Amino acid sequence: MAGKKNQKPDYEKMLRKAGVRITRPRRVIVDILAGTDDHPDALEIFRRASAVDPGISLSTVYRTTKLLEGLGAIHRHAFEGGPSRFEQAQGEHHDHLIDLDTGDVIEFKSERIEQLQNEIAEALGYDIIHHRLELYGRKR
Amino acid sequence: MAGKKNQKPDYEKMLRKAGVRITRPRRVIVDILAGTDDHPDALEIFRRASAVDPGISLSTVYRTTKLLEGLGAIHRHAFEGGPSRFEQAQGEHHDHLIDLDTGDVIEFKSERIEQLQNEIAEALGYDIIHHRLELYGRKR
DNA sequence: ATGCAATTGCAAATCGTTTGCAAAAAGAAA
DNA sequence: TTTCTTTTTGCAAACGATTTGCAATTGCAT
Ligand SMILES: [Mn+2]
Ligand SMILES: [Mn+2]
Ligand SMILES: [Zn+2]
Ligand SMILES: [Zn+2]
Repeated sequence: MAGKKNQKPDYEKMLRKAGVRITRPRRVIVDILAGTDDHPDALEIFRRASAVDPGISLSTVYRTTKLLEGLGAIHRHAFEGGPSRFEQAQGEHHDHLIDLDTGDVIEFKSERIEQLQNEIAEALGYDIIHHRLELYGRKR
Repeated sequence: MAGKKNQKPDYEKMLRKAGVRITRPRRVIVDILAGTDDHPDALEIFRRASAVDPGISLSTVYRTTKLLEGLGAIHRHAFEGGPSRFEQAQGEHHDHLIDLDTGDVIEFKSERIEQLQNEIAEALGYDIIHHRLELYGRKR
């Protein structure tokens, strides 16, 4: 899952299509997101962006992640405790297991669970718009 | 599920066992939690508590919910968007479907999903400490 | 009733995030 | 290119939810 993201998404094209300007800060931030398979939070993106261009502000990181999220280009995860973390919206859907000791995020996917979720919602008369499945655990 | 909570928990006994003092604010807050099957947030608990004793402060609501959570007497849910919401830790484990239009919280339980979660964690070499499964949807 | 530690209410602080605003940059048009 | 208009930026201040310091109050064991 991580490590085999389909192909690096063309965020610039997405931005262009969205009719927003392609600025230097956006290019930097977007490149960072497109080039990683982990789940950095805003501050971490800010650090990485600062290494490329020290002028970029944390505000712009927040504004850009929000913009990309709105475009469906990235996903936001509010894992318990910490700040929001982001990842590209490429690849197939998956859920996460968070290592309570290290904070590591491990991705997994269960077609069976996805299916059961749909059956449950169906039985309750609902359509699922999105969901959240997070396992919090420690190494055995 | 909601509406058929096993039996009203004796929070006073829990508090006593925890070695903390049974104060008027605590009694009021604890009674509110013990007497409802919904998922109120701190502000809502504060409103309900204020109706009983106008002197109770929001700080005390926060402190008491945190205390009860620490004792395992109540559960905290950080549904997306809003503030934390609480419910008694009685009854069997269940997960939630949140109505995106009304904010209503619907409880459900799937032994199959719980089982699959364990198998996934097992396969990854982890023990699940707790998890979060939330379906966000709208009426069909 | 007394004494002291635990708890409270209040106000101020905190954390992650958002926002107003004036200055800077994008990019369409000339 | 230069000009023009609009969007975007950085900064600082505001924000909402929650936590905290502190002095006053309370619970409760003696
Ligand atoms: Mn992921
Ligand atoms: Mn519930
Ligand atoms: Zn899923
Ligand atoms: Zn569950």
